[in-house]
Amino acid sequence: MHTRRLVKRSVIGSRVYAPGLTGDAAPLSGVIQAVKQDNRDASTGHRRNVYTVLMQDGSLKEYSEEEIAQMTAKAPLKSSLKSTCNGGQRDGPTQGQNGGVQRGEVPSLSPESTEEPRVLEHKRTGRALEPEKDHTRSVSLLEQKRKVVSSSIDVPQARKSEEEVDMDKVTAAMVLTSLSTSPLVRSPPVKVSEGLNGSWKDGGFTPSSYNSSGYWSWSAPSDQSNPSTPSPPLSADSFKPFRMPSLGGPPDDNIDEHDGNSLLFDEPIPRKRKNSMKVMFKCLWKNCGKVLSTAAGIQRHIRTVHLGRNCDSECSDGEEDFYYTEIKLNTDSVADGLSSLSPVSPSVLSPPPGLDQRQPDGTNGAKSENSTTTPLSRSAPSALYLVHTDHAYQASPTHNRTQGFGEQRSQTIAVLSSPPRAAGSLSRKSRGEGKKCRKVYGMENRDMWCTACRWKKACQRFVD
DNA sequence: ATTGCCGGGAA
DNA sequence: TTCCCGGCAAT
Repeated sequence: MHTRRLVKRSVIGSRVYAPGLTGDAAPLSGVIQAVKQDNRDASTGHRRNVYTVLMQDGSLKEYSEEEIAQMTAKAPLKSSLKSTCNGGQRDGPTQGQNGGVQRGEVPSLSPESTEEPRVLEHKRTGRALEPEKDHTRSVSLLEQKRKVVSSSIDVPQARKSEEEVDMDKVTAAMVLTSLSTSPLVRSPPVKVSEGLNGSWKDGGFTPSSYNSSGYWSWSAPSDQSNPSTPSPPLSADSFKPFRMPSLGGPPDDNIDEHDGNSLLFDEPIPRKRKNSMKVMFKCLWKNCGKVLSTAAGIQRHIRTVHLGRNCDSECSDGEEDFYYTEIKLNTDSVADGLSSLSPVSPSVLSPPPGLDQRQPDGTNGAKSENSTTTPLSRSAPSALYLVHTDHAYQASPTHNRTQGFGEQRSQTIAVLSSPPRAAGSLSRKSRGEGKKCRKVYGMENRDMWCTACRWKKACQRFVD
């Protein structure tokens, strides 16, 4: 059963070649758009699949499983992947080493039209050296990734048909996700993952972080190995150390849970976008926040990932529409990076003034919030830990002020790099220089103070 | 002397 | 958790 399902998913989006389809000898290629199941042999439990293929010429045709198999088998190099898929699926548990893997992934990637595969292709091509077949490449990449994963996780490959399946799901999900986010956020990541440390997680992970935007460059001792990217990924250097504590062990940490994305980070992200204004589509599903560049993509994402439908948009009832929203970003590295990190309203995505301006001088932790009057321009505490500190403090419940973006941002940062405040200044923060509630409102208006001030705590309203 | 706010503690 | 405040440290 599982196998069946997998098959379905895996095949969709695959390209097949149909030599004689149209009657002439010229091979026609098409992309599998959908798979239907025919329960004719219900008695035997055997089902036959009917594949809907979008032909090169734009026509739609249906082929039986056998036909598809043949098509793929005969197909030239390009289709090698597909054939693998098909072959693999049938083998069931015994399938070859990676048959399973591929199957799961390919399909999920390009369930719909050719458009999607294309994206993928692009991305990969960006970094890939050899001009192989797109699909093939993507598959192999995935495959590689998978290997890495399993190796780091120590998963016995041979036995686990069952596990394999799960793996596929996961991978598929990863791919999906990565697909969605990568364009925006992760240009840098790619390299990191590959070159620096073998750990895909690390690499991928980093990028997603706000750091990648390059705003922290000042702090990183960095040898950021990412010359090509405009925004240097903080990656390895600055990033790693911080996370370590939490990891305590192998690189294959438990990824950041706040978002499944982390999983996919290893995905190669090709290049960075330059357009300044971009419309994106964000998944509103709880805890998802995936952002895709195309409506179709987001719909597919929702359909497959959240609604659990593997079918094409055809069978969609439009429900997906309720789960995503369109957002406009004026892209710049910052916005990009952030968008993926946290689900924030696009309107806030503009470059955060405060962050990059902070300088290591002071000491008090200021939280960068955009409280209306905050004089961020002034020099302030060094970004990283300070932010973190503050944020931590803010964690305390009361807070009506909107701190959407800034807050999330700082949070992210905190996660990424959380040098114990102790490290820096042992004792208390140095006195803040900005105005404080007391100063601004005076004792008479104590009730106008921010709660922190009222409690004789670090002011939350006028942060330095 | 003032001011900011940490560290504690009471409610 | 919320609210206070003693008391230290920076101004």
